[in-house]
Amino acid sequence: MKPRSNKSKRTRKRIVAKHLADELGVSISTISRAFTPDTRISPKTKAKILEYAASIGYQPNPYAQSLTTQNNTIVGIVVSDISNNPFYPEALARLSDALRQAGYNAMLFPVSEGQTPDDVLPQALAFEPEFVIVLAATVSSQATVFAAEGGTNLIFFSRYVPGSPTFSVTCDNADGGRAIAEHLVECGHTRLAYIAGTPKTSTNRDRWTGFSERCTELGVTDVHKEETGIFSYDSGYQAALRMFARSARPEAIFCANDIVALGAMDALRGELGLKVPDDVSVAGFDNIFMSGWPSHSLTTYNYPLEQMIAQTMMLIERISNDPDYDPISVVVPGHLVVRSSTRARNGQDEHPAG
Amino acid sequence: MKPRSNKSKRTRKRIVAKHLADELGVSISTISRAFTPDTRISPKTKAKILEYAASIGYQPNPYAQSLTTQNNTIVGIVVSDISNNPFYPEALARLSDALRQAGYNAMLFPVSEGQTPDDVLPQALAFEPEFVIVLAATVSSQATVFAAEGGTNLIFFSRYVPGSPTFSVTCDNADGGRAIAEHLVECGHTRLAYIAGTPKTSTNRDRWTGFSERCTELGVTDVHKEETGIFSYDSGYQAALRMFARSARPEAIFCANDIVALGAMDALRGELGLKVPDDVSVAGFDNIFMSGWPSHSLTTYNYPLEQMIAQTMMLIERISNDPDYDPISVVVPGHLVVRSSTRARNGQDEHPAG
DNA sequence: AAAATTTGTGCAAACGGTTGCACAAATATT
DNA sequence: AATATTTGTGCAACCGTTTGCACAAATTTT
Repeated sequence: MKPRSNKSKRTRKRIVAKHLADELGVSISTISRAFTPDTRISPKTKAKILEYAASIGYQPNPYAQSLTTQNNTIVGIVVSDISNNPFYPEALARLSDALRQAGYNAMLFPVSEGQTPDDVLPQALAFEPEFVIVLAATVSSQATVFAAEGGTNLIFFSRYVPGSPTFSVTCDNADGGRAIAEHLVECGHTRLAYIAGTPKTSTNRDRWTGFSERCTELGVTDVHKEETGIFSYDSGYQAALRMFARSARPEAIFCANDIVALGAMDALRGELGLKVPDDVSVAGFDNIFMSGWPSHSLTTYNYPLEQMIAQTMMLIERISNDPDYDPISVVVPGHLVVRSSTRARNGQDEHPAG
Repeated sequence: MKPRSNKSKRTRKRIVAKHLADELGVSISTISRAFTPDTRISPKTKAKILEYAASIGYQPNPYAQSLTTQNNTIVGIVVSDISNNPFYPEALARLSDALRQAGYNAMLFPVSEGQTPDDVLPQALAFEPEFVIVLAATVSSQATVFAAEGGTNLIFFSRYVPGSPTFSVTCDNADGGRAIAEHLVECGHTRLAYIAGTPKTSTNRDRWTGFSERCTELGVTDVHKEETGIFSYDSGYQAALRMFARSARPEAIFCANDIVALGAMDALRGELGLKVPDDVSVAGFDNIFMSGWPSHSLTTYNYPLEQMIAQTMMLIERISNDPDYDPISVVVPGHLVVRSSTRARNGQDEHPAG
């Protein structure tokens, strides 16, 4: 966090406000006012300054600005196991883009192997960002307090800290679980199974809860749960093998996410020689782009990334305008995407590529 | 780039050096010296200060540091069409992690729809970073000059600007093309084809060049090139269909990258009912994680991401120590990964999952 | 024991902006 | 035409550090 020893400068001579001031025969204050909204400055001089500034590529030094205004444009993004699920990088890319368009700058704080988000959070807080977005991770409640003391708002994206009054934007995982349950039951299946993702994540928990509750409501009681697993292809692959080594094989499987589902599917079709959906239906969650590929054509629940980004930006805007805006959890519903990995009940079959 | 209007602060009262100074009965200078290496300070007072600082969570204000030292820890990362290829997010995640471990902070500058890297580069330069890494994109030569004037080193990752003396770290795409060519010829194929990626990218160009050159060297002259395409699943899918609508069907296809190859493969197997590799061999480039899945088991050339990151960090270290270090292009070789999408010559068959 | 050196600390001037206050010029009000 | 108001600009203090310089105290050398 400490500035690097700066042996390296090839005559880095930065243009500063004083230069413009001298050149245009005005004071430094006036230069500053040309770049600050809501200040008294004549349109003429402002135009003159901005034009000249543009011509020589002057921009006010952001460090000095931060120092004087006690503000900055930085939004920290804490990311952990981002490479696991192709969905997170996408979220990161979109988020940072949306932030930039709103005038913020995204600074990345990856959680290294063997670290926890709590370890890197202080590094983010050192920049005193107005917001830190925690992507696909959670932090301790102490850490949330620490952030709050510094005036930084923590926003959890895609996960949340149960019971803690924090900002969060999540997909309606429970609704997704219910939708899948409904769909599988409608397909005529009665022996269902769930392949779990990473334990103790709110995503995994809520998807299972929604799924199992809806099953019960619909009178389906034969619901097996394959607990040990994480959100990965391999985990899905192995879980499917374990599951089908048992005597009571399920007719349909709901997997904690698409990656897991694709793994399970490949195990069933490859290693076990089963047909999907003829022998067994498989459904996932997220609707990652691979799920639309003809090779798998996975039925899934669409993760409403677009809207979640939008909601996050709205949240940021709102908090920014009203510091006393109370923590809320925004839950965004997605929608069922039926493809050909689940048995068609009425011949419905969606089959888009890539 | 301008600090946000700061209506939002819930009593953000930051701990500053003066507080420590008063509390410990020393001067602000002394506090500063406890955090700055190579300065005269007695071990006792230093320990006392650091201990107290840690207990109350004090960290020197990075903006003030940047201002006084004329240095900062920020490295800009310009990213464009990152979501297209799962390989880029991975690179981004690893890069930012490596940077953080080296004491830098990665600031993201995504190129929005309809923009060019040239448009966002100035925003990055405003922070006067010692380095800006341009990921999977190129910029105009004017822009490189502009960056150099400000003292910022541009490092191109995965692409490069031909003819321009800039820093770049790339995979040995030509070698990869040659390796694939060799492999396909060794498999006994004589009618080959190439499905191109995004035109005018150095990656696409170099892969094709290596491939076609090696084919010629090996005496194989029947090499068709399907030009129109980009780096996407759909593009590969369509290209394969076009290619097989012609009378002279190839025996083996080399695709510009794995995503394209997976698309092509799905078209061949799904829509055309062909068997891979029995009817046609398919090879890709990058070795993205999906390529290892049993469902596709794609022969490919491994993108040496790990080493490329390492090389990039070495470059950064070196430039940082020697400002006059001259621009170089680091080209990192990968290696062939033979799986079962290409006809086995001697029964070799690699088949790892996940 | 005096002189020379080393060591640790404090003072004050930067770094590059922003902004409250003062004030002259321009404009509006009587 | 005199007064009141508005508008635009400059001065100077401040944001939170770092660091050259000065200097007293501690240590080493003669």
